[in-house]
Amino acid sequence: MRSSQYLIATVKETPADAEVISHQLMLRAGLIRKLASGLYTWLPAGLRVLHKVQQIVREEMDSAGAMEVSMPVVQPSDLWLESGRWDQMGPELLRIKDRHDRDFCLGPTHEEVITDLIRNELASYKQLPANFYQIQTKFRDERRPRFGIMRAREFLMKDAYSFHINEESLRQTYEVMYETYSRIFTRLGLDFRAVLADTGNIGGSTSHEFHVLADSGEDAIVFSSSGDYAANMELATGQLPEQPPDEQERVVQHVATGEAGSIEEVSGQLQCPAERLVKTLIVRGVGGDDGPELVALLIRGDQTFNDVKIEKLPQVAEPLTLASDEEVRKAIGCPPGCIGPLDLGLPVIADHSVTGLRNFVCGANREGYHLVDANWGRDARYDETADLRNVQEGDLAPDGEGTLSIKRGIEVGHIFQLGRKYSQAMNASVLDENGRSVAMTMGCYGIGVSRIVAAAIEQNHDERGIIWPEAIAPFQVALIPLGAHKSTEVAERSEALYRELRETGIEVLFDDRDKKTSPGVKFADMELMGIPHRLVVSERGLNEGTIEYRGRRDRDSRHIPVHEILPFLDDQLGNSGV
RNA sequence: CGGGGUAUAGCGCAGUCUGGUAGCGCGCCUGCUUUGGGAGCAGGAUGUCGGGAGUUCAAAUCUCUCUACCCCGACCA
Repeated sequence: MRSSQYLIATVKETPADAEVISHQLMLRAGLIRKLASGLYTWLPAGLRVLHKVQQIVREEMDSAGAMEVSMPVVQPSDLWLESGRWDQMGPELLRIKDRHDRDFCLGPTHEEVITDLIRNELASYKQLPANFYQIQTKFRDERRPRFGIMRAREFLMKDAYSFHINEESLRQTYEVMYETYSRIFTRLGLDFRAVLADTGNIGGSTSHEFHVLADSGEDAIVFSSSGDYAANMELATGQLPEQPPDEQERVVQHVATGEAGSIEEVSGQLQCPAERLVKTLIVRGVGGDDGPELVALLIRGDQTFNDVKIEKLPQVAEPLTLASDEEVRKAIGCPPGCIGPLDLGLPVIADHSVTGLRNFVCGANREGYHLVDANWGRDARYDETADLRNVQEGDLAPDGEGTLSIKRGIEVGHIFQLGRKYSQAMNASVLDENGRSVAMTMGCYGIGVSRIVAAAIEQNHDERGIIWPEAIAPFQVALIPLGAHKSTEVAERSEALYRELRETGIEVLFDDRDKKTSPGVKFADMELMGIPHRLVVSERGLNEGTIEYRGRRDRDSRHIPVHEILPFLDDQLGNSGV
C-alpha cells in the first residue's frame, strides 16, 4: 500500500474526550472515529487490525472443530419472551418495532437464536456434540459507554455455542475451548491469564474469563505465585496468613470515641491497629414475611467487603443496598460508625477474618462509644460465618499452593458451561440412544474481538504510540524513502524494494508521500501507527550500499547491505514470533 | 439511573465574570524556499459560537429550556 493513496488519518493532538491510552492512540493513529456515544467507524488502518484478529480467531475455532454460521443482528421478541430474557434484560436490550408494530431487539448475544436454530436442525444424540460460532456485531445499550472501543455499545464479538447429550461431553468441549482460547491469545501476541469467574446473569455453573494483563484493566485478577489457582477478584478466595498467638481475654471497656466512626478514625484515636477492629456493615435483607429487613455483616478492620459475594448470600437483598443512616438509627439507635455485633436483633454474618479475634474493638451500639477488648461469646456474637472478603496480596492460595498476587486485567474472553438453562426454557431436545427426549446441555464461549484491539494497545504502547504485536499489526513493514524527489537512485531503489516486498507476500506501507512530508512526519506517523518494522532508503545509506532497519521497540537502527535486506527482513519477521 | 462537568473552524483551546461586528495554535489550500525526527516565509479558505425561547438598541457573553458529549458510582466481550 502506498501512503499517498491511503488514508493516513493521524492527528498530533489528543482529542479531549479520550480518557484511556488505547482510546487516545486509536484516535490519534487514525484507526477509528466516533459517530455517537459508544458507536465507532473503523478507518482503513484500524479495520486491517480488526480483520487480523478475526482471522486468527476464525482459524483457531475452525481447527477446534467449530462450525461458522452467521445469525441476524435484529431478532424477534418471541424468542426472548420464550427464554424469559425479554423481561429480565432491562434497557440494555435495545428494542425496536418494525412497520407492522412487531417487537424486535438488536442482539446483545445470540443464545436464543442459536437455540432456536438447533432445536429445529438437530434431532438425534448422534449429531452431538456440535459447536457453532459466528463473528458478529452485537449491540448492548450500555449504561455508560466509555474507553472508546473498549466498552462500546456496538462491538464485534466471536460467540460460540456448543450442544451436548450430557455434562461429560460438555466438559470435554469446554476443555477444548479453554485450550483454543489460550492458543488464540498466544497467537495474538498478548500477555494474558485465564481465571475462574462468576457466571453473572448468563447462568450456568463453571466459567473462566481470559484477561489481557494491563495496569489500566477494569478487573482485578488474583493468581497464585507458585500454584495453578487463578480467579477473578469477584469470587477469589484465600486464607489470611497466620494470626499472632492468642492472648488472655481482658476485661471489656466502653470507651468514648466521640465523632470517630471510620476504621481509620477509630484505630487512630484508640492507637489500635486496624486488624484488631471489627467492622460492621448493615445492608438490606430479603425482607418479606420470613426474611430479615436488615442484615449485619462483619469483617476485620483492615479487610474489604466483596460485593459480589455478599449479594449471593440468601439473606441479603438483590441488588446489594446499604442501609441508610436513618434505617440504621431506627433499628439500632446509633449512627453507622458505632455499630458492633452486640445485641443487634438482626441476623449477623461474620467473615472468617473476625472469628479468630480476641480482645478486639467494635462499635458499642451507642453514639460516640466503642468497645475495647471485646470477645466472642462474652461480649459479642454472630449467627454464621461466610466468606465476605476480597482477597489481599499475600494471602495463602485456597489450595495451599503458594501465595496470591493481584494484577489488573481486561476481560477479552469468557467461557461458560451453561447446562440446560436455555435448552429447557426453549425446549431444545434430541432423542437419546434409548429413544427418550432429553434437553441438550449447552456451553457458550465469547471473545471480544474489537475489544482485543484496544486491549492490545493498552498492553503495548510507548510515548510515541502503538507497538502492535506482530500478528495483528495493520502492516508488517513501513518503507520510508528519504529524499526520493532529488535522488533517482533512492526513488528507484525504494520502488524496487516495495515491489520485491509485495512479491514476497509482506504487507508493506510504502510512505511515498511527496516532498512536503518531511522525514520527521513520516517517522512519527509510522511509529504512532505502531508498524513493527521500518526500512529507510536514503542517499546516505545507498552511498554506503546499505538500507536502514529498525524494529519498533529498538533503540537504534541497523545498516544492512542492500542485497541482504530481504533475507534479513525475513529473519526479523520470522523471529518476532508470528 | 443518581452526582459532577463541557459544548466557540477539521482538532486542541481563549473570549463569557464586566453584553458592543469572532480570536489563537495545529491542520487544510496556493506560491517560493527547506529536506534524517512532527520545517520557514508570504498569501488564503473555513464558524447558523450545540438547538429553541426570552431580556436588551445590541447576546458567544445574561435568563429559561431542550439536546448531545465527557467524568465518578452499579453490569459486561
